[in-house]
Amino acid sequence: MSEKEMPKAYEADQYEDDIYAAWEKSGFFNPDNLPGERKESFTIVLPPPNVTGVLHMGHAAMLAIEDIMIRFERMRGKKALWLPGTDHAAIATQTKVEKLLIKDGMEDPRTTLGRENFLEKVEEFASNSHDVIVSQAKKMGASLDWSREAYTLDKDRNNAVNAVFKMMYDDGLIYRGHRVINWCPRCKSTLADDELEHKEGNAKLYTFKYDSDFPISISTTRPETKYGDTAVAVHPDDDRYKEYVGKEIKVNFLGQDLNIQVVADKAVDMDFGTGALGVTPAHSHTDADMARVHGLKSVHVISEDGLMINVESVVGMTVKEARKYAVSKLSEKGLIEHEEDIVHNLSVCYRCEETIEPLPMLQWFIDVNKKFSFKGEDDSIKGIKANQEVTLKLLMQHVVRTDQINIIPGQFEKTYFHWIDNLRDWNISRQIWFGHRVPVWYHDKVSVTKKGEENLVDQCKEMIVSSDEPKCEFCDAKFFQDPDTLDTWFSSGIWTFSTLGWPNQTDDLKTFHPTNVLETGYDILFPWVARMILMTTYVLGTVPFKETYLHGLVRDEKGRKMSKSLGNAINPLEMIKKYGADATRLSLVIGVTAGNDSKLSESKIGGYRNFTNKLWNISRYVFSSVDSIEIVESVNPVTLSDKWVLSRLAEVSKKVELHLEKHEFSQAGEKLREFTWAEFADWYLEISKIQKNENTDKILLYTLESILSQWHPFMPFVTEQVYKQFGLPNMMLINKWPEVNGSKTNTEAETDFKIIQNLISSIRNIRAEYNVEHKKEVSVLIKTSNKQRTIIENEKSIVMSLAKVSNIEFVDESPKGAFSSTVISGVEVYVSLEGLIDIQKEKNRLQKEIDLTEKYISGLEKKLSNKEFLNKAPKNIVDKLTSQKEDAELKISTLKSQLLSF
RNA sequence: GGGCGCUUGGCUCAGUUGGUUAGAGCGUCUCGUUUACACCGAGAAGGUCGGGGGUUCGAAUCCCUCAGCGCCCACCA
Repeated sequence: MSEKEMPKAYEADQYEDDIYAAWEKSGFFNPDNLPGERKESFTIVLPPPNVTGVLHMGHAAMLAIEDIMIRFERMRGKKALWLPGTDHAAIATQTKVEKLLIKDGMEDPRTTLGRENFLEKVEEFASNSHDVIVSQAKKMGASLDWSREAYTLDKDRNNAVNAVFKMMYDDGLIYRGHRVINWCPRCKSTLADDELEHKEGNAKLYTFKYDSDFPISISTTRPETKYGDTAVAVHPDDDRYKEYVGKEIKVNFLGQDLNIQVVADKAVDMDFGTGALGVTPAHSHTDADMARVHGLKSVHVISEDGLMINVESVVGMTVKEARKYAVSKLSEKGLIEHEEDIVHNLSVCYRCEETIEPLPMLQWFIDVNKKFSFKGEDDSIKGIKANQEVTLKLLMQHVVRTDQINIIPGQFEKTYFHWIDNLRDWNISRQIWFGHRVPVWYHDKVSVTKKGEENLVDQCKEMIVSSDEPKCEFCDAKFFQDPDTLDTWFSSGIWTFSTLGWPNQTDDLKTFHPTNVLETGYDILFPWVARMILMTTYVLGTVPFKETYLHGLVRDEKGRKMSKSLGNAINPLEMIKKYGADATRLSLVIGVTAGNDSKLSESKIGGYRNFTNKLWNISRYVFSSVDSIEIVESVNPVTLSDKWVLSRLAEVSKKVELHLEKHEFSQAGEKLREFTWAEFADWYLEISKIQKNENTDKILLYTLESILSQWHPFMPFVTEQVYKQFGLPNMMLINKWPEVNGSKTNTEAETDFKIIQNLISSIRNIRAEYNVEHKKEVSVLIKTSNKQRTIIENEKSIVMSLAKVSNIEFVDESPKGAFSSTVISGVEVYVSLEGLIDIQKEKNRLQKEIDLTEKYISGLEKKLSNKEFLNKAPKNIVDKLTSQKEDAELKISTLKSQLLSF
């Protein structure tokens, strides 16, 4: 396409798909194919999107940010790998499919279909969802290495999961135990502590006695659980109950015999209710903790179906029915002393919002406090020696505290430590079907002895940890596998290395691990980031990544969460179609800072579409104005504006690179936009129309190529499309990141050019204020020093053209008459306005300027007359203020004499 | 209950280690179709940086306090 074929407006959707296809075909998303010697690697693993549905703006933001980092480093000559994948998201996906099947009329999908058929349905859904996600990521322009794509539930990842499970089991870190866990009665599964959400709800707080002969009244919102009480706890300092502490009291609670121990525990709040708490070890985490401390028995009264068990009078009732029943019986007996409406926090399932029921169950756990010997080498984590005794908690804290993992923004480190301090053993088994099956096999009791006639059955192993079905060496009985699956975060926790081939010691693992940056939302710092740190420091004895960059949530323009139910979600695909992927990316990156939520509106995206078009048109102009389109390697500035634009370019490029290195994408983008639009386009391009020499073409091409390259990570499509105009075989994708040419920095040129800019602006200002017709040229008189006179004389043609001036005359005396005047940078400017001048207006204008300057001077005087300031402030500050004051004084005397001339 | 954060022109936000007269985009107003761009250009208006106090020669920036908002964690039953 020649420049003549570049249409007036950039229509993104005409180019984007072709460009992406060309990138893919080039193979350069795969770091193995990148040209040149690349010693340093740069790796990001994509936080795998859940295969529960389509991508939303949050994913789009993630893809934009990570693609910027990857493209930047790829252009800087690194072996850049961005590894894609998807997450099976066990509970989330299973729940979603179940709901869909129920919606289609299947009452109980799991029972109807059975494990295998049900899983087939889930896999089908997951696979469709996966395809949609991949195509959306491509629409965003994500330069992911699809040849290395992984899935948290594929064969390779399953091997890795089983291997990690076995390692941890052998180290005693994974254990099976009866614990009170979080049970979701709808999902029919346990949940980890951080998979709960807390919702405020109304409840009735009942105060009553178990029976009239029981000495202590207790308060509860759940009377139905009291059938399982084995103790009453009071605060040790509570005088009211001191006499009962240590006693065991038999009581009949609505027909159920209870053995109640009275215990003292500091966890009890003396001021809440009666200050006495009925302890139900089986159905409350707090109570279970207390039971452990005081050695209390646990009585199980609620089943996994949410039905009452083990209590004759209420057996088979739902929890709610039992509560109603117990309350009515209590009030019949006149035992209720008080009823109160309270607001309390309910734990609900994060996936289906069902109220969580704490239940005792036999489950698998990871012990976060158990000691084991460190698996890495000396200092593979700094400060830890090979085989040193450590705990998972210790490693998790150590790597962040010692900055071997840097969390951005820093304030999240505090939250991270706080979370780890309160971390309990991690329940990793789930009673759902979709996921990695727990790799544990149990012995079927029926057996026929082997090894001749000897009876060796008692030597059979009860349980074997293995990924494949084991065979017993002593009998013919079969093993059956644990029906449970693993928490989805178990497999995502090993994501940085399972994707690189572990447990095999692959080249990829050596080259790309530890990864460089883990970029994700702050909302999964705990469930995911923390667990990756746990898993990787344990398994490999290294960190999984060196930095964690946390982005915020993308909200709607009113700051609300985007959601289907609110109908306020902006669809990324629609926006890409309408405004282009580049504009969509910019809207998610500029004006956004790490860790903070951002507000997005369609008009914001529209605004960045305008910018894409601006860049397109800048290029279009450059290509149409130069004699031949070519890459320019080096430039020699001739004119003042040449020197200025190259100096600015060098300055801005330096800042852009620095910001990108620090992951300050917004800052980098803003600096670049400022230069592109307000300096290169508004000034240099305009000047190039009037002042052209043999160098101008070169400088235009050089600057354009530089800013296109710097924009490429942000706006890959439009920059790639424009780059085609250079007619080169290579792509912008692997173009070299522009080197900052410090020798082009020229402060003098910048200062001098500023005078020209100010001069032009001030003349334009006067013209606008007096409504001088656009086509009408004005004449200008200038009184100034010789040095500045030379500068202006040299750039006379620019001033005349850009400010619509017919002639510039230099004078030694301030003229009188029909002039509007002003003073900038020591230059007195008089614009001839014969017939238009309004003396009063002019006087007001000058007076206003004088007032402003006087105020400014008095502020400076106050500082400069302060001895403390002169003594303590650094000399350069004092000097600066002094010279500023001198300038301002000069200005004010000029303004005053201009005022007097009327 | 504990912890973290936010409050800067009408709106969305920048503001690095305290040091020019606090910046940008959008919006608003005035003017303008000059062959890169009306998805544009020129010009302008608009903020005592939430309130109060302190530290300092100097505070949007550091400290205290109050107010409003938001988030996270938690076993007040």
